[in-house]
Amino acid sequence: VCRRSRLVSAGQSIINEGQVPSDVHLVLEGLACRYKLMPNGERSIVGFLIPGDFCDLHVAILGRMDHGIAAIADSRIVEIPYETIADLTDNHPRINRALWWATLVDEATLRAWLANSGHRQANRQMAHLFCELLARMKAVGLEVDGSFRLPITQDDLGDALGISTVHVNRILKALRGKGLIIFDGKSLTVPDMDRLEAYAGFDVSYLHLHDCKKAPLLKFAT
Amino acid sequence: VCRRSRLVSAGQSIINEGQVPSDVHLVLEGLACRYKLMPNGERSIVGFLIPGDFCDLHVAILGRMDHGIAAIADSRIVEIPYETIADLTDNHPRINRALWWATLVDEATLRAWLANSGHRQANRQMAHLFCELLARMKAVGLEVDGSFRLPITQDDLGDALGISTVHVNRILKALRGKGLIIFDGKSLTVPDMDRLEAYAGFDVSYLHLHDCKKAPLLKFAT
DNA sequence: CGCTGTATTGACCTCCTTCAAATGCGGTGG
DNA sequence: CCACCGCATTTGAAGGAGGTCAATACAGCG
Repeated sequence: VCRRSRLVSAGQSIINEGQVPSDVHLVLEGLACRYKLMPNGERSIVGFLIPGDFCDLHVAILGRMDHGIAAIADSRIVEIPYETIADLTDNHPRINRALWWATLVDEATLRAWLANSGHRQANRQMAHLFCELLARMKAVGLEVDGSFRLPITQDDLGDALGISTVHVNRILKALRGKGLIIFDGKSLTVPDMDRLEAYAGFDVSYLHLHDCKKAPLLKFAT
Repeated sequence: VCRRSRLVSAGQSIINEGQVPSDVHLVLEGLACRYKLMPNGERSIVGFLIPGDFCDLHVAILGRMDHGIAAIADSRIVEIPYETIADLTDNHPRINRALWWATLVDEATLRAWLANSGHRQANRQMAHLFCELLARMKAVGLEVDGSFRLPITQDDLGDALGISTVHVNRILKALRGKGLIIFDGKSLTVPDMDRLEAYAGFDVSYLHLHDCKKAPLLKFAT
């Protein structure tokens, strides 16, 4: 099924705001982000895409992308013709359900980010983001001993949390100082997940991993 | 179709976090909010529900609510058995599409809120929220001459924007002072929508009103 | 070896919070 | 009708989280 795969290098755009894609895009390797450009030119990252995540699954219903998607790290993207998706959703109820499950989890994640963004200090937000990424990476088997690849700049983290690069730096320093994380811009290690979760006030349940429908999807795509 | 309608007075809960509703809830009159309770006990409002909005349309796929829903003003809620919804989505492709359209617009709205929350000052956020509510109220015919009912406390606004009540008050004072809004806690009037939109940096497109599928839904429910 | 992009650190300033007190207002009972 | 109560609004003053500006260090790379 993996008919066309495209390599996108870090920083490159995958889908632009306003576009009307005819293919559905799926991240196979690497790391990407959803973002919106603000009137003042800033970039607001509203979600991260890791291997197994769809970029624009149901854009056909809304017609046009209301946000863009770009690669954070070098990534491999699969392009699946929309007809293929339509055929799957029409004729395979299980898969249809799995795809909508993924969309609804995206929505739940947005709610968690929003609650975080408004009501918590930046250091807790950062910790919360790391907890989420670790949980998701683990769910797709890309985590080993509390550690996973995370080639991301402090600039990107700032755009995701809505804080300045300078402050990102200070927070990372503090989290490192507390021994909560080990991070060098390439990969992230969490020595003690329980401690980080407690610090972040993290509650996995919004990721709905207990009934995760993604594993079969990844197998299916490869 | 409007078999069971329930009156919920301001402040009362409609659905609790963790619940597994067997009925789908639709707001017919009034105003409600989605919220998450933070570890520290604060309430984070992650969305407003106006007449025509569904509370828990596709909760069946995720299984349990990862957030709660409460009435902000006295509201009338319709409870539709899940089987009815399932029947509609299975046998009426148009309606199925409309329901998913509503879900995807919710998601787009969350992205807009998130981008707002992190990357803009509170006064612009507040203006942006008012722009959105006005646009949505207009879309369901509840707006007259730039004015609509908005019986909401400054506390609620604070929980939605993630700022203190004190600061909400100061911002409202400033917006009133600039002549951008007229607001008395009961209803909101926007004398000059263009000016407010410019101030807020508001771009309606994320609401996808051009292909709004909601009007027929409201008729259908009544 | 110089260039460019990222990380790090300091000093100062702004937005927003917290604490505290005052004002207004709808409802209720006398 | 008025006194009283609870709740939301309003306003002041002081403190903290994070932003902005700016300088320095550092690493990859042609």
